[in-house]
Amino acid sequence: MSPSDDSPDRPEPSESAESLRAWEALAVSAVGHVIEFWNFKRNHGRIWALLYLRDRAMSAAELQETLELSKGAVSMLIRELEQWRVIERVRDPRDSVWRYGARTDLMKMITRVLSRRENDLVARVQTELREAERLARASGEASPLALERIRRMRQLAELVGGAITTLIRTATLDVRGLIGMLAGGVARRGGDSHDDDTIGSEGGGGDEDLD
Amino acid sequence: MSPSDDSPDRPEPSESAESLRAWEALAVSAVGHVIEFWNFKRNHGRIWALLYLRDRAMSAAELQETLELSKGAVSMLIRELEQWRVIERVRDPRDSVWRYGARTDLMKMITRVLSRRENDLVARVQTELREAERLARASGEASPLALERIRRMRQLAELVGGAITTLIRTATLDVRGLIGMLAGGVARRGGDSHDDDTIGSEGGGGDEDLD
DNA sequence: CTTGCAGTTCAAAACGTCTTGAACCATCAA
DNA sequence: TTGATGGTTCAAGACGTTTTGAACTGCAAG
Repeated sequence: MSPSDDSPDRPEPSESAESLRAWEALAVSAVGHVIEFWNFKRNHGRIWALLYLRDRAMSAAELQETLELSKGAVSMLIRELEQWRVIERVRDPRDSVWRYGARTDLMKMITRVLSRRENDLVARVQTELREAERLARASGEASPLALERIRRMRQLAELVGGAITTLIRTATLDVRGLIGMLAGGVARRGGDSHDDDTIGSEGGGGDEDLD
Repeated sequence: MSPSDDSPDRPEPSESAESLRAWEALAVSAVGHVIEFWNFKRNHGRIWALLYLRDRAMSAAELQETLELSKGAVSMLIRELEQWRVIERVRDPRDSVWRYGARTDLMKMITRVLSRRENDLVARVQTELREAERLARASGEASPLALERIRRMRQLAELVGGAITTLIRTATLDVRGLIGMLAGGVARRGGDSHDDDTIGSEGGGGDEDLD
């Protein structure tokens, strides 16, 4: 270690991690915005984007330094991303630290995470509305129209709350072309499945607790 | 007015507004949750839901009392909802206050509001990413793969940020049946346009500043 | 056993957003 | 003009969420 070793925790600025270049910062921040839009943390997006851009696995300490996050934040963000299977943990046999790499099967990631969230919402709202309907009937106070409208709100909830699910069900084919492109080489028709870029059929894997 | 007229602002509890029944509270709150999920304010949803349920126009003061909101909040929430054309202002000739009614052309509302927001996001992110790409080229620091990946992030942004737009484009037909039901009487084929329940074609109207 | 390092936890602080309420403005009628 | 009423504004405060950082755990090497 070089000069004054005062501050605790903060990794030495001269660590292995390359610092964030201007263009990287921009791209990383842009993805942060997209992710934030979907009610995840901006830094979830930033981490994934950096790993994706650099195309190599990085350690928690590197991420911390490069993205200027605290140790605690990195720990938690990484755990979540990993749970959602948006990044994956790898260990180089000769080195003893875990590193994390960006997964590229984006569509799977996104649908997995978002539709889980949507399902929670829709289920909850359906319950509330069913109860509302029950009470309304029981009390006899509700007009027939009001009852009808409660029922319609259920449909609204399903439609709006289930947007992603709907999208997936109906639009998968339309975006199939786009998707493949996120992973492998130049967009090309035909087979050629070099990387892990799949979309359909919700791979059989276990169903951890997201969110 | 009647007894002690001490508290400022707060409408008399004995105002014209009927208080919120338990079943109404439930339904209203459920819609609040759905709306909140989409990053609008819970109370946007509550107001719309109440107007929709009661099927009549209510004044700001009634809304304030029924939903237990402050004067200021109601003013602002109403203005936004009106801008988004989710509720509409009406004035009974004999009475001098404005009242607000829920619009029922759900699909139009949703697409109008959400796709506007999405467009903003996508535009912004595209700009950031294009700039990132430009810088990356200019600096010569970026690997070809990195450049390629920035370009792919653009596609990702369009896909993920434009979810609603995509959904509308691809799924409109699928939900068309559902939608009609939200507005008028029992779902019925054929003409009979009693209420304003349309879906397609983004009515020609002006383009105010949403959001 | 001790030391050093990677990683986790969690209470407190920072932060952003939403709501409040008092002051203010506009309109109308007397 | 005055008073009453409905509506708007905005600084301050409440609230919920994210981040921080210091203490802690676990592991491996010496």
